[in-house]
Amino acid sequence: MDPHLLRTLVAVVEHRSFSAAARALGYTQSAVSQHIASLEADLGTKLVERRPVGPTGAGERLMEHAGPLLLRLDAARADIARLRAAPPTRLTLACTPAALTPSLAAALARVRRGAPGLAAGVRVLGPDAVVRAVLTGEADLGLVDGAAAPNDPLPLPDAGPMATVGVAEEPLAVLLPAGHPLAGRPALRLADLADAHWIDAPDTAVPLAQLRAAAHTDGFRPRLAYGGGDLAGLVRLVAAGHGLAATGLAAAAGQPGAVAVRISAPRLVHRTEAVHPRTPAEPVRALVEALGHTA
Amino acid sequence: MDPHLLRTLVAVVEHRSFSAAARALGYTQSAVSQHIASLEADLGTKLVERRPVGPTGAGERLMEHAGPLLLRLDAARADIARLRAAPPTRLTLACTPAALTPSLAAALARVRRGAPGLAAGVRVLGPDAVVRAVLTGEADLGLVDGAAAPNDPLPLPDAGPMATVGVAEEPLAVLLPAGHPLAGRPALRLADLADAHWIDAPDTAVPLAQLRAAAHTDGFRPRLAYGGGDLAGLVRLVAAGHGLAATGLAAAAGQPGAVAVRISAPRLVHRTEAVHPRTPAEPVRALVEALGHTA
DNA sequence: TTCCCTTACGTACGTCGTAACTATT
DNA sequence: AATAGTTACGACGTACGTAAGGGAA
Repeated sequence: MDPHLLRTLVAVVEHRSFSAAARALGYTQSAVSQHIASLEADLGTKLVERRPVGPTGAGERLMEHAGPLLLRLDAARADIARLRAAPPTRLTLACTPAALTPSLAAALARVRRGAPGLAAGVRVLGPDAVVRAVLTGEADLGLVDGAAAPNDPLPLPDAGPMATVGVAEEPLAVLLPAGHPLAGRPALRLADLADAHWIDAPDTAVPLAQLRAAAHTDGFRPRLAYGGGDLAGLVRLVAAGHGLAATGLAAAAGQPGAVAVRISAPRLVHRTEAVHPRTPAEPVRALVEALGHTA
Repeated sequence: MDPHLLRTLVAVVEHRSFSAAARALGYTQSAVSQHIASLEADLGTKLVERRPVGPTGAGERLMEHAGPLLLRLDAARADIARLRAAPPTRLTLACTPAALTPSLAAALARVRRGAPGLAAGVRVLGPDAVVRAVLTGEADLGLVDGAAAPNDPLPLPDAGPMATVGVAEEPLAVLLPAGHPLAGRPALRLADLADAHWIDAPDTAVPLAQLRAAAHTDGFRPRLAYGGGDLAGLVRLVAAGHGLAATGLAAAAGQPGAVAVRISAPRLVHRTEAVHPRTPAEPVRALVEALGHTA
C-alpha cells in the first residue's frame, strides 16, 4: 500500500479512466494499470471495475482511507517544512464565507498597519478545504464558522495536529424568504424547524449534518444541494423559497429578499474558529491575537 | 516519506538505538541508517540526534504524524480484509477497565447462548489502544468509558471510519480515600474538585484531560501518574491518599478503602460507548444489540 | 579499544516506458 | 475499426546486505 499507488487509485476513480489518470499524474497508462494491479494483488481484491471504470465496494472503502492518508502525508511534510522556513512575507488566509466578517477584515488591516509591506491573500473555501489548506501549508491561517454548543470547539475534521482558537460566538440565525409566515417572529425554536425544507450548503452556511449533531435530531433533511461558496447565491435560493439555511445572525442580517431570524436553541450558537499551525509564524500569531481582541 | 521509512523512524526513536531498531524490524543496522539518512535528505532536516540517539525537534514533530499515519494504513488494510473475511468464530473484545461491567458480561453470555461454540476473548486496554485494536482488526468490538456531556459521543481519537454507539450513561463519581473529609457528602460539585490532588490514570479511570475539556477548566492537574490498566491498583493509591480519580458511579462503588461520591456537574456524565467496524459481522452486531437493550 | 553509526559497493528486485496484445463497444 | 486496459519485456533506479571505515566514550 505505497502512497503512490493510493494516489493513483484516487486519480483513477476521480477521472473514471486509467488513461486520464495517467495523464494527470504524468505516468503512462501502462504504469497506472500496473499500479492498480499491484494494489489489487496486495489486498487480494478487485478494487476497480473496468469498462466502465469505477470503484468496487472494496475500492470505495479504500478510497475513504486514501484521501485522509494522503492529506496527512502532505500535512507532515508541510509541518516539517514550516520549522525550517522563514516567516512568510505574504500572509494567506483561508476562510468560509460567513467567517469573512468586517471584524476579520479590520483585524487583518490592523496587523498590516503594524507590518508594512506584508502582502496578503484571502481564499474563500468550504470548511474541510480550509482545514486542508492550513494543514498542507497553502494557507497560514484558516477561519471556519459553524454551529456548536457555547464554548465548545467546532467539529472539524481531525487530520493532524493544529491549534484552534474560538474567535467569535453569536446567535444562530435562519434565513427565511421575505414573505415567509415565520419571518416576522423575533425568534424561532430550532426544534420547530427540523421538519422544514432545508438547503444543504455545507461550503456556505452551517452544514445540516452539524445542526443534526448539535441538536441531537434526525431532521434537517436537505431539499436542495448548493455547492458553491457564494453566500449571495444561497440567499437568492432561499428568497425563491427553495428552503432554509442556517448561519450567524450578523452574516445573515440585511440580505436582500431574505429575512434573518434568531434561532433560540438550548446551548447552540454560531461560532467562528481560527485554525493555525501549532507553532505559528509571527504575522500569523499577531493576527490571531488581533482576532482574539475582537471576540 | 515512504511508510517503511516512517516505521523505521518510530522504531529508532522508541528503541533509542539504530541497531536495536534494526533487530526489531528484521533489517541490518546499515539499512536502518540508510532509512534515516534518506528521510533526512528528503525533508532537508536532521531528524535524529546520534550518540545518544534521540529525536530532534523536527523528528519529534514527524513522530506525531508517523504514528497516526501507520495506524491508518493498518486500519485501511484491515478494513478491506474484513470485507473478504468470513464471520469470526472467535469474538474478541477490547475494553477499558470500567467498561467491563456485569451487564457487558451478561450481554456477552446471552449472545454466546444464542451461538453455541462461539469462542470469545476479552482484552483490557486503555481507550486509545481499544480504538487501535478495533481499527486494526485485532478486536471485533471495543468498549470505552469516559466523561462527556449527556448524549454526546466520547472524544475518541479519530483515526478512521468506525461506528460508535452509546451503551450506558451513569453519574460521574469521584474516588476518595475512606477517611477523607468530603467522603461523607451525598454529592460533590466538580468545580470544587478542580484544585484537588488528582491521579492521572488515563488507561484506568476518566482521563484528566477529558475532565478538563468537558468542564471547560484548567484544573485537574495530576499529582501522580498511574500507568497500569488495573482498577484495584488505582483504588489502593487513592486509599493511600495519593490523589483522587474519576470514574462511573457503579464501577467506583464498593471499592475497599475508598469511597465513591457522586459528582454533580452540569451536563456531565460517565458514558460507555461501543466502537465497531461500520459493517460488523453477525456476532458483533448481535452483541451490540444486546448491549443496547441493557442501556 | 570498543561500541555503534556511516559509507562504499555489489547484487537483486522493483518500477517505469515501449510496444505488442486483447477485449469491449 | 477504434478505443481503452493488459501483458511482455528490457532498461534503469532503488533498496538491501556485506564489509570496511570513522568517531565518541
